[in-house]
Amino acid sequence: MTGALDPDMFAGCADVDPPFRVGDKWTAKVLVCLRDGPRRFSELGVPLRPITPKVLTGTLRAMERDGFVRRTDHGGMPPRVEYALTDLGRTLLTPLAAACAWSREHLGELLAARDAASA
Amino acid sequence: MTGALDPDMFAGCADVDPPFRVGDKWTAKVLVCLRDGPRRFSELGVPLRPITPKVLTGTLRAMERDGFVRRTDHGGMPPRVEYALTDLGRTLLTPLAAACAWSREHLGELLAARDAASA
DNA sequence: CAGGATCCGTATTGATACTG
DNA sequence: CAGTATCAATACGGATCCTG
Repeated sequence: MTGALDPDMFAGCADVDPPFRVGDKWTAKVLVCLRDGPRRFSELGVPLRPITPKVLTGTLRAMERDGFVRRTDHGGMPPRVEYALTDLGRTLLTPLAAACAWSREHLGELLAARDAASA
Repeated sequence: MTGALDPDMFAGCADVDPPFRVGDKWTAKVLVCLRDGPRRFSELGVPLRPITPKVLTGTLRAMERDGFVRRTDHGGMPPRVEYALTDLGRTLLTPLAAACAWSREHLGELLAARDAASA
């Protein structure tokens, strides 16, 4: 099972430019917020608070560029823009779930280790 | 299966301070390098090149603080220090493998999406 | 060998104010 | 509503030199 880990697996991956943004502060959270269907710009702002509009825009633009999200501008006034996961974006939910499972199982150990280290 | 994703799963997780360092530039790679057993400081420097000693030290210190790595100083001259994964660190290999699997399967799609976006 | 010290450039994130 | 513009703070990563 550790055999699934290729020592060279990062070779062509970590140095992609511009870099992946799944490890940044907000991308994974946006992914989760869009899991159950399209959301409007301001609908994303609520669960992601205190994110600022500028940062949310930047995050969504990067996700759009990478093909994780599709932006739909319905025009009109007031403006109405919806964001939805693409099929590719949806595939990211699987590794994300693995990370979340780890967190649920081991976060306490990590916190305990930190506590011991600070003593 | 998407039911495994809890909307609040990031609630107490992403705002831990100091932050998790698995998403930084080097931690995941160090994890892989230590997968097959203990390695010395300079042994890590080779596969991780062009990492600098300072950055490698910082990465290892953070991993040690979080309980992912155990540092063993064998003393003597010349110095000899070994780093090994702890049981907790080893558990991280599982979600990491999921991320690697995603990369192997979908990296091409991501690159294609970027290519289309830049056109 | 295994680092520590110092200096530095850049990317990321954020606060605030403003616009079509 | 859905952003953009501007400015500021900081954290991360890196280069270079030094030491027990």
